[in-house]
Amino acid sequence: MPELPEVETIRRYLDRTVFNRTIAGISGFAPTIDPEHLPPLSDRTITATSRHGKYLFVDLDSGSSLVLHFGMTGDLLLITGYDSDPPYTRAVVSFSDGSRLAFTDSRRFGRLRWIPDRKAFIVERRLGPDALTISRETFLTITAGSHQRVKMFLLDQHRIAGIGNIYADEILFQAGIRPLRSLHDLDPIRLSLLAAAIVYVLTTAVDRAADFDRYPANWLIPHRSPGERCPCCGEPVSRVMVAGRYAYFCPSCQK
DNA sequence: CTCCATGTTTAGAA
DNA sequence: CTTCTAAACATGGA
Repeated sequence: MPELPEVETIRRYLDRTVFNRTIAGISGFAPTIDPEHLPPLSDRTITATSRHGKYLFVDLDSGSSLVLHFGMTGDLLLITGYDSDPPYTRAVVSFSDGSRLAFTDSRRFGRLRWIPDRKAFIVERRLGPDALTISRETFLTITAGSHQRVKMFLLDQHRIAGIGNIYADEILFQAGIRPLRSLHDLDPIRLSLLAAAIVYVLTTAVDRAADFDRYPANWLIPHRSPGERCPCCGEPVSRVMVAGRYAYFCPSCQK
């Protein structure tokens, strides 16, 4: 569950549920949590949530934060005191009212850490601007001078934060740009179109709570597999390897 | 058994 | 320095 729309959907879920709850304790195992570097957090209250790219921050009344990254398969589920942990639970945040937040993650690439300052964390990780609301001006600035392939750029969290393999393909499909095109041969009009496609795809996905079944019929996402056809023109989709991942695109609609 | 999977980091090659 | 690839991490599903 882990690109920007999924993380934002989880953040909103937390806002509706654990806001103002008081932590009783955190349990779990490495590498999901790092018990050595987890300070005692009992009696800390959750005061706010926020997100930058694929990182979710849970602020505490002490001024510090928990930071969560969901890797490939991470998710959160709030359960009551009587429920048993869901499958693949790797860490649990317990609250004073008996409820628990289960961090599930079959592949164990996800992480839950404590940090003293979330703004410093974003700077230290050198994350690019968040993709959800990126402006045309900012996008033109960060792309200036880059000779990267456009898909590689979109996936680089240091350039722009939040886009992963699935939504990168959708953004390029909606913008009509092939994943292997180099940024330097896209003119400013094309780049502006691309910036608009980023915001359109991500906001639409967030509006639909990252539920693939609710995505528009002309989206590529349900057709990202060999043998599928383009939802717009019916041509078979193509597949190329970019940045170590498969990129799916329509050779007719994308140039 | 083989291939593939919504991610990040690191080592190394041009 | 920039761009890009492959491998590693760990696990499960087809």
